[in-house]
Amino acid sequence: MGRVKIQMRKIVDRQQRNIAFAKRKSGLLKKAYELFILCDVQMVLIFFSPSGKLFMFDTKTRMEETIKKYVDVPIRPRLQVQEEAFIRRWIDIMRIESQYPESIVRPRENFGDGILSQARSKFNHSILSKQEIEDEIFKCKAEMAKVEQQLGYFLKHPNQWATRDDIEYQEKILEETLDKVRSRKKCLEAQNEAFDASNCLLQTDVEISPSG
Amino acid sequence: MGRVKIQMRKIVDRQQRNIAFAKRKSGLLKKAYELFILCDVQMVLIFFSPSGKLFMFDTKTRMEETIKKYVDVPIRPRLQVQEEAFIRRWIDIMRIESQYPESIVRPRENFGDGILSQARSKFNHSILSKQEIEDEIFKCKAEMAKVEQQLGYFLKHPNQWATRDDIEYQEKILEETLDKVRSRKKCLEAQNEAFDASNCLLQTDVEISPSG
DNA sequence: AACTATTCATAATC
DNA sequence: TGATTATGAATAGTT
Repeated sequence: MGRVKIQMRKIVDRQQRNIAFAKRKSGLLKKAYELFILCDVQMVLIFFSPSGKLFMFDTKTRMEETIKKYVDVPIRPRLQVQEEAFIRRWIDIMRIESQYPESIVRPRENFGDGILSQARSKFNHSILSKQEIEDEIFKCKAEMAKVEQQLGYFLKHPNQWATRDDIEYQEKILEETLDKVRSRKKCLEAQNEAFDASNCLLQTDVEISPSG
Repeated sequence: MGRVKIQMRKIVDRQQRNIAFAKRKSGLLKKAYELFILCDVQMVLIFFSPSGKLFMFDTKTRMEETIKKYVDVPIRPRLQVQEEAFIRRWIDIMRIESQYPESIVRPRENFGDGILSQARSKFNHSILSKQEIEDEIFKCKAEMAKVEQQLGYFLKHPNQWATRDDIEYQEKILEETLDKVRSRKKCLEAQNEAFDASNCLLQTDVEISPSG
């Protein structure tokens, strides 16, 4: 929506990127606001500028309400919810990380931009099959499940534990979590002893952010 | 952006609202995606359709990372971060809830739509002063602080406790929390005994949702 | 920070 | 429900 069509990739020039951010930031917030007003949509939007400044929009006074509602959605349905945007993101990350030339990813059509509007061929030109993408999503999201299960309990009554039932439930969960932590600790200690001299790093921290 | 310009208020006809949601949902996700790609922006976006279906977009595999980053922003700076969108929202809620006729809220200009582009008179036509709005924001957000303090620890290492230091820290936090829970339990039990016969409910659950 | 030529999003319609 | 079209909106490049 400007003088020319721009390619959907990170703007390399830092100043240009800041300008684009400033413009699009307002646009995104406005769109969020309009969806909230027009369709009475509950929403939370959090993002950070390239320089790390926080921006947000939420339709509840306490965004925890919305987060909690998200957490309460059963895992299974949630996995199917990622929508085109998630698929797009994944495809782009794959493209960036694999450093495939664009021509391979979109052999003929304007794939990257058209995926939403041209719903007919959503995955035809991707280097990943739909199944592969969904598997990857599942893998990532399944990993989330355990966390969220725990998180949910803490989000449920953020300020107070009101009733005795709640307290006892909370107590139970905490004890279980503590057990898990202690098991994990033991496991790590055992590993540590075994591999102590071999200088073997077991940490796997996959960072998918394309940022420098 | 269509055949005609629409008023920025809730679409009353349910079917029309669903149609608008379906269209704008994709638009919002696309805009979020584009900001992510073009400007390398870390983001989480969660919203629910009028029928309660979940939609989301996040740029990290685990959205907790972004939530945690948000939580880590000190309260004070965060209060100034709400941006135009928050003010807009507040003004609209005020207008809707107070049932002021639109002419009072925007006596001459196209205020509701112009607040972003016409930055010069951001608050001149509001029924709330800037100070009042900021006070209200502060009140709401201050309430969040305690919660977030607790939440932060659990969000910090959601999926795994990778190192021994992490584990021990986690263990310590959990033990402390468990202590708190048990204290609270004792307190509740004591109260329970004291007020057992008086049938006195202590729970207060304030719901502020403006939705029908 | 404002402008304007374009592309993009979407309300109405089919 | 999904595709098309006419129009309003967002924004890339310019000043």
